[in-house]
Amino acid sequence: MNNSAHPLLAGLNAQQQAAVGASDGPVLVLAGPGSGKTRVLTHRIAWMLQEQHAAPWQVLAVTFTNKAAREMRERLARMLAGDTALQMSIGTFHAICARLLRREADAAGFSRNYLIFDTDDQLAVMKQVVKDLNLDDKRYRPASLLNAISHAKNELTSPAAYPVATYYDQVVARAYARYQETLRGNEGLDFDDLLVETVKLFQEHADLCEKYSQRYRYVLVDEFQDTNMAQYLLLRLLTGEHRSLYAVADEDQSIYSWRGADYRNITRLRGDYPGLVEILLEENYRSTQIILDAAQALIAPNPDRTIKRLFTRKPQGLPLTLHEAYDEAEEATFVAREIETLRRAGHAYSDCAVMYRTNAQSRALEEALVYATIPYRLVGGTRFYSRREIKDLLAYLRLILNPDDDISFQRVVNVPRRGIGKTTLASLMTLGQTHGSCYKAMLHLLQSDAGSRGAKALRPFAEMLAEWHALRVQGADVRDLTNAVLAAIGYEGYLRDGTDEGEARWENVLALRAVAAEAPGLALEEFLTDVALVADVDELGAEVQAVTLLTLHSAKGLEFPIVFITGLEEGLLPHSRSLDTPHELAEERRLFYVGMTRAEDRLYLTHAFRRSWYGESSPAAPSRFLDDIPPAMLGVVRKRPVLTQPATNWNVPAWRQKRPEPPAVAQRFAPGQAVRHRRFGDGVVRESVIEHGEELVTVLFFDTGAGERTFLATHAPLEAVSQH
DNA sequence: TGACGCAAGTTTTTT
DNA sequence: ACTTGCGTCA
Repeated sequence: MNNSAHPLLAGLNAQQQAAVGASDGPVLVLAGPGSGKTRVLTHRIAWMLQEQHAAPWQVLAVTFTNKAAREMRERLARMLAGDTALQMSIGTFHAICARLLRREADAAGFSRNYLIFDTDDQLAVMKQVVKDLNLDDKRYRPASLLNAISHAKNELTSPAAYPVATYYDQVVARAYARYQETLRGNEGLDFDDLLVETVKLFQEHADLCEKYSQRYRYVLVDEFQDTNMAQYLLLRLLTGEHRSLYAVADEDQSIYSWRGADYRNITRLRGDYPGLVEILLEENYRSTQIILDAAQALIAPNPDRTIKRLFTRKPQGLPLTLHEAYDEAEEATFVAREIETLRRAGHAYSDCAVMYRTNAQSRALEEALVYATIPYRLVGGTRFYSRREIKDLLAYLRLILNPDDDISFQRVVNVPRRGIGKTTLASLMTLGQTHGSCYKAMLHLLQSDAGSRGAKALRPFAEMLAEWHALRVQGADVRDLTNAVLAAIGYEGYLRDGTDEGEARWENVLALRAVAAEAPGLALEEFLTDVALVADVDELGAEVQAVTLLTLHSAKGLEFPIVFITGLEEGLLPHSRSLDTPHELAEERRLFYVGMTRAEDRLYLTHAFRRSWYGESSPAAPSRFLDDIPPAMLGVVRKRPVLTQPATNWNVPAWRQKRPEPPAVAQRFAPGQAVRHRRFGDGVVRESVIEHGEELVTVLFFDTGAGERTFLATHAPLEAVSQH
């Protein structure tokens, strides 16, 4: 390949050029963080179009998020002429499957107007199932049943084939069967179904499989390490003939095994695609040398990885900053102050990102940022589309499309209040069993029992639905329908109740209406699909001058000049639920690795000495992962006294430890007092202070090896001894 | 039928 | 600390 020849290869290093121009057979690009792998993937697409004379509609590119898909499309639009970028299929597995199933709904055997049931909807269905099967929802928690079912689906296991080893499994199998029936009865598909049904469609209809595999001549996948079994099978079905699969992966960034992702798909790829060309991308363009070295030291202990020798041409950079805070509030204050300092030194707020393991941790950080009047934007959290007012409005729209959706029906039949109570609803549910759905039962009731109280209350609701349905048949688009619903139910007056919260809710509704208005002519079913598959509405506000707050999971694929990783404590990272098995622990380590490698110039690691769980504050030990970062790379800002012995079992969250919090204790020690420590022996108290509502004791031990140490009086094995 | 008060469970991570 | 679900009462 003549490297000066092609403008598409300009500005790429030798490894990247080789990756872009690799054979059109199966290719696996194993790429380190910050190696420009998404850029390589994008250039590869352009390369196939220009050098292999691929038609744009022959390209199928799978990204991990909708955001990544949008960015890739925008990039391609800049690189290519005209509307080429629009003709390509670029999206997540879920989005691509949803569209395909809509088109091939007849062959797949369900309604073209199927609805996508999100996590909340799934939970509602499962609660119904648990009730129907007379199960105890304490022993069989709907959420954990759903979890088991999701894993079964990812492995393409049907309810009938669900492996039953225990009684619990048997219940899961029954719930699974019933869940699928209920879902289909509501013309609903959950996220997993989108994948599973597409695979089934291709397996059962060889002609369709043939059709799509011929059409999608060039299949490219980003973040391949996070594909699950169903996704892998789908790729195999689509590339069975031509084998033009181009996968980009990094095993060290596999962080989604809990939802069925299996990085061993990389090994499967090697077995299933003879002639697979493997290319390593080892040059990092993102991070300073110190950050890269620290990240590599951190990830090194993990087994089963392809060793990559990452290097960068960026300068050495500053050491990482390790900060130990007293509690989460102080940790957050430290972060806020540091950001303010950085800003005064010339950085922008948008250069900074603050990461954490669990969404619950954002709260303390938000409070500190608000207090410091630092603007921030929260990624994830309570998703826009799962807010109550939005879900309610969407339920109305779903009912227009599909009145037999009982979940939506029950959600909004009495929102806003229209005098339909438990009794009426219960009779609708019972009638629904025989008539097929609550909606049909309602129609029946209005006919047969027209004078009853229930019928009187239901009639306006039924009339509204009929009216909207007629509008849709006449060709009304989403914008029209949304406006019609808002007007008919008097939503504004209902939501704007004078409180700030009410105002905020109404603003959310307006935001949704704006989304609908942006796409005139958009069909309802497409709008509802997009809404279910897209997490956030504020994608336009991405350029705002604000600090970004996000979980380590949602940090994947992003980069920031300055990164704070907070809550580096045992029980949090690694998370307490991940301590049981080595592979879960390895995934926690990868999660930390992903976070570290987001940083370009500065990386802060923080942990707290105490952390609150469920409003209960308990001591916290620094994360074991910190021990794997060579001290030479760390600049320590401040050290707090460290517990000599854990007072609690770190592996178990505080709320699970049936340990009543001892009442607040008065000061137990005074200077000059003789004490004995279980480990350090005899000593004398130098100082005892009450700080943050607890007693910190500083003891000088007679055994010179121990020297002077500070403990938390309530937790240290320290006793006063009588003097003789 | 709806409002209110109390008990219980909750926190991994997301398409 | 916070939400959610359930039971009692007007």
